[in-house]
Amino acid sequence: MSGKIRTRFAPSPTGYMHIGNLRTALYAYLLTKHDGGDFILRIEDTDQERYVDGAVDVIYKTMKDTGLIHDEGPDVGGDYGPYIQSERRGLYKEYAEKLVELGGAYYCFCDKERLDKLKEAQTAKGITPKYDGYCKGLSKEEIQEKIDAGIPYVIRQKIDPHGKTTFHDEIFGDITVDNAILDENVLLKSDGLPTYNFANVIDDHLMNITHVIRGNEYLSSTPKYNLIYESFGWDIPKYIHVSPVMKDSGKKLSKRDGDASYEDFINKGYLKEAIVNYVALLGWSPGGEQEIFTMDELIEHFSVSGISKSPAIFDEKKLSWMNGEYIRKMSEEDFAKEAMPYIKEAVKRTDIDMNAICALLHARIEKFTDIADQLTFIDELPEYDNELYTHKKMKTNPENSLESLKAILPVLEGVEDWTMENIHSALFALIEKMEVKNGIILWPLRVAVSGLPFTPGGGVDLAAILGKDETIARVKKGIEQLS
RNA sequence: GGCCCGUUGGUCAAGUGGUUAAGACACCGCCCUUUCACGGCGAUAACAGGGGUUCGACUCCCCUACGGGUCACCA
Repeated sequence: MSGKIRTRFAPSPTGYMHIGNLRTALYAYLLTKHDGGDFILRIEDTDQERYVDGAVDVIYKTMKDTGLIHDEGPDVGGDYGPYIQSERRGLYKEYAEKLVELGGAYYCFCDKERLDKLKEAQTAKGITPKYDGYCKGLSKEEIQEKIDAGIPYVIRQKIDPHGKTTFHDEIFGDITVDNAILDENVLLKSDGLPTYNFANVIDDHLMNITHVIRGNEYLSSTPKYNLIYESFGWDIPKYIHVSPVMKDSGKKLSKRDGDASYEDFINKGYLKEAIVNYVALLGWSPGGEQEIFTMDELIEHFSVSGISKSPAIFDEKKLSWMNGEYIRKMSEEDFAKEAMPYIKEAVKRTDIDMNAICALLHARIEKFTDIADQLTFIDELPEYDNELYTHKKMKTNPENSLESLKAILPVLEGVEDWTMENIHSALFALIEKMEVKNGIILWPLRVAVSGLPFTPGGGVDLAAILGKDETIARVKKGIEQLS
């Protein structure tokens, strides 16, 4: 065995990529790439009832999108294929039979009815439901007879109820459980496909996986998996169980609320880099004070020791902030490229300098979907109340604003070449001449031109963007409204 | 309910027996400013509770509370 780390991401194709799943994939990727190892994608589709059309493509797309590039997988091949469990069907059966021979499993012919009754009876007695070993004592002949008779069967794990099993988890440490509480779960279903309980062991071993990174929900069944490894005499991989991502204390991120999947956040306007960056830090700490990381930096800093044990609550506010950081870091060109479609969607007028709007927006949005709300005043001046002209700090009110606007109007009309610089100097000349504070002139202009309490940019910016005619029309409207 | 796991400010979190218990987001205040935003500065805010162990506990042990996970022919 080479010392190379091999990790795998093994989602079942449900049609969307849960954010917690994405994080698990990311951690597996970071761990293995930190060490120059291989990252494997395996599709766990052994539940035919859950099959969703196109779901595998969602997985491929998301991983490609986020930069989690797998070295082996159904789409890229590799030496350990096939990488789709339904295509490995025969293999599981073979190993299940071998496990029976080794004494680690047995045939079971119990039907659903008996199982349900058993469970019911146990529950009624207040004991934890568990298979009672009814078929464990069947002789070889009896088994063969039933199989020949076509009675459906499963293969169950055989567990000696005596003793304890201890396993080691890289983040939780040693965990010991009583074998008596371990249920003898179905390994091979009557349809011939394995359950997760079996498939993960077989595949992880066959694919030479060295580190198993998965959700915390597998923590309590891990001892059972180890028993299987032991029956086969196989090496047990290192386990890394990560705690879930929560919406708030007590609630997991849910599909229902539309904030559980990677796609949901993309649709809300978040950048993929920001999502990856944020999710990386949700439940893992690099130790230092850096918070913005490229994928390469994440790879460089990643360590299992920084993964926390307790569940982490997803804070969209922080994601939003981080997204803003990414946006502000973009070059003007890149920003324009991304923002322009949104701007064009929000602004229908064609006589507007889109680039100027773009520049104004760059430091003012946290996600591109914020753009529309910022530009509502451009196409049409909204109705507004004259009280908007009152601003305590600017020392303005409707009365002096009227005077200001009256003074502003001829000045603006006199600006020949309508550029921001020219408007600016013309207005500041007026300010100087009138011997007033900037705000006395500029605040009323901003209100008249936008009709809003907050805008992306001040009066001069907005005037320049709106154009001479429109600006003057709006100033006149202001004068009229104030008179 | 049984079993397993966890618990540092509202949130993400650093911290591994001796610290003024970091930092970030959010919130609040101030500055900058042509509003807002950006940026800068600052403030408020935490070791779940109780017992031990120890010269000394956020750090180790026990109990309680709370939270999470699991108890399928789902993964």
